Amino acid sequence: MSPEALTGPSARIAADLRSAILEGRLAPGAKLPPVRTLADQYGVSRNTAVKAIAQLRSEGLIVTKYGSGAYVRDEHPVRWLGPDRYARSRWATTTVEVRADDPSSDAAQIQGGQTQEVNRVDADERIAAALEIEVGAPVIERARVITRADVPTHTMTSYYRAEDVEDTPICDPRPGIAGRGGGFAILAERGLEPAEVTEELRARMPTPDEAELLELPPGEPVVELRRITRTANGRPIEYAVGVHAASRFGWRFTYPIPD
Amino acid sequence: MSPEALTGPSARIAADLRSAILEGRLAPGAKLPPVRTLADQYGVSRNTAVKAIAQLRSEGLIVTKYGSGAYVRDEHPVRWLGPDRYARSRWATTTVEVRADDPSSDAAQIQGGQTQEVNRVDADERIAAALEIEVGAPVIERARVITRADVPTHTMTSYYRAEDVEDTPICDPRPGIAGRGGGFAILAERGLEPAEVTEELRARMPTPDEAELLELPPGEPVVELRRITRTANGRPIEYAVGVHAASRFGWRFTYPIPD
DNA sequence: TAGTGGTCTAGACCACTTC
DNA sequence: AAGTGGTCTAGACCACTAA
Repeated sequence: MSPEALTGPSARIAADLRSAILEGRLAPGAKLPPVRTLADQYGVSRNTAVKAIAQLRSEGLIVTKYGSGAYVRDEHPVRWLGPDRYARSRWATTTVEVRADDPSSDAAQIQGGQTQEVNRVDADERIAAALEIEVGAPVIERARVITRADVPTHTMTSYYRAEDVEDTPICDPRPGIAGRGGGFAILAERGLEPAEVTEELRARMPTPDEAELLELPPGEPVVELRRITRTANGRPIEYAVGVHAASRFGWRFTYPIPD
Repeated sequence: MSPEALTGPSARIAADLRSAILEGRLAPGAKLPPVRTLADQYGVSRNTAVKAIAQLRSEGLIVTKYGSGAYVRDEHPVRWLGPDRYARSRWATTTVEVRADDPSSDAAQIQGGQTQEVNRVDADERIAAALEIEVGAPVIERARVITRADVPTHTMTSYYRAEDVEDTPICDPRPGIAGRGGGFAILAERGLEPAEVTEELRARMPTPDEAELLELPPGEPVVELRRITRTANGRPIEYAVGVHAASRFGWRFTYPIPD
């Protein structure tokens, strides 16, 4: 109804640049004017122009390259995630093999766009509740960072009851085991065939750690995914927590109207 | 592994306050020290302390009240959304009644925590694809802002084929019709019973308009939900787009592992 | 080496809240 | 009236990039 409340010159500069970007006058990848130029053009101090740029960056509209310039952010192709990514056909026939290409002693390795680290830990309250075990009971934690085209897209950390996966390739710190649902295949081999999945999604801003790990531009939210996998008789076999860069993923579900 | 890279005093101040909040030493609702105090304590200029506060605000950890102070943000109770919110039992028995409490001529009214506006518009590309009609075909747009305890939580805009809902209460701009799945009930009455839903979720930062409308604190992301509702034979009857404040909602889905 | 982003200082003024 | 957040200025220095 009322005209936009302009709280100051920096907001004005940000608004001008924002509409230029949203209307396509500044295309993705285009370089913005240097802050010194903006300051001159608008007759403000350099600090004020810097503030406008920082605002747009926090909105995720631009990225800044130190010493180079500010650029309109490129669009990421969105990957849509749905139930089919857990389909039996994707893991039932998976050949479980460990690629012993690098006999390094380090537990964290990189291969095929996936970092992996395996640890034996005690179940905290949340893990215990999900796996329906006692707090403090031993669990196997398998933490991964998934990369695509050299850019990290999401983390995924799985927890298993220790007795379920001990002496299986899941405990092998070398990656390659679970690249494509390998974890499910191994559980099925042990007589714990996955039959049902419950997923929870929450969006939030990343912690500084997550922002660094996932190389998130400032202003990019993340989606936290929590998943419990159960057998046909309802026994939980895996609890997993993932953090996804919001701009790179969408979720899609189709289901019948319940009664 | 390595110590946190401190890019400067403002980052240091922000980090100190951040851990105080996350570790609970500063409880939700607690007042932070004034920026002038922070500047003195850390021996920096006031501007630098202000910057630290602005950073925390953009992370959604604190809210600032002009002229009063900065406060640790209160937790919102999370409302979990799942397929059951569309259950037949919630709308099949709904009595469709228009509460004609205010014969105002304005199409946008407020009642029962819901603003509503109904318009007849031409289908754009996205609407047309979702409803499987021609671009430019007439559709009924029903835009709502849903409020809970006087604070707006999300928007929801539904699109229907004009011929499906013309001369039904859906086109009545007075709210109260669709408070609890009333839209589904009306469609069912016309022989278009909802049978299947497809939902798409994306998280992103809000536009300035959305931030204002939903009264979002800086740094709060939103979740955009797109929904297509179909009859048993796959005919789309409703396309809806909603924007949810991320801190107030979570999504939960349970489904069998597909083949 | 020149251009550019990032951060900081010291001081100023304004707007809003609280008392 | 005092306290507090928000914004701005003018100038400085540093770190990184690109030619």
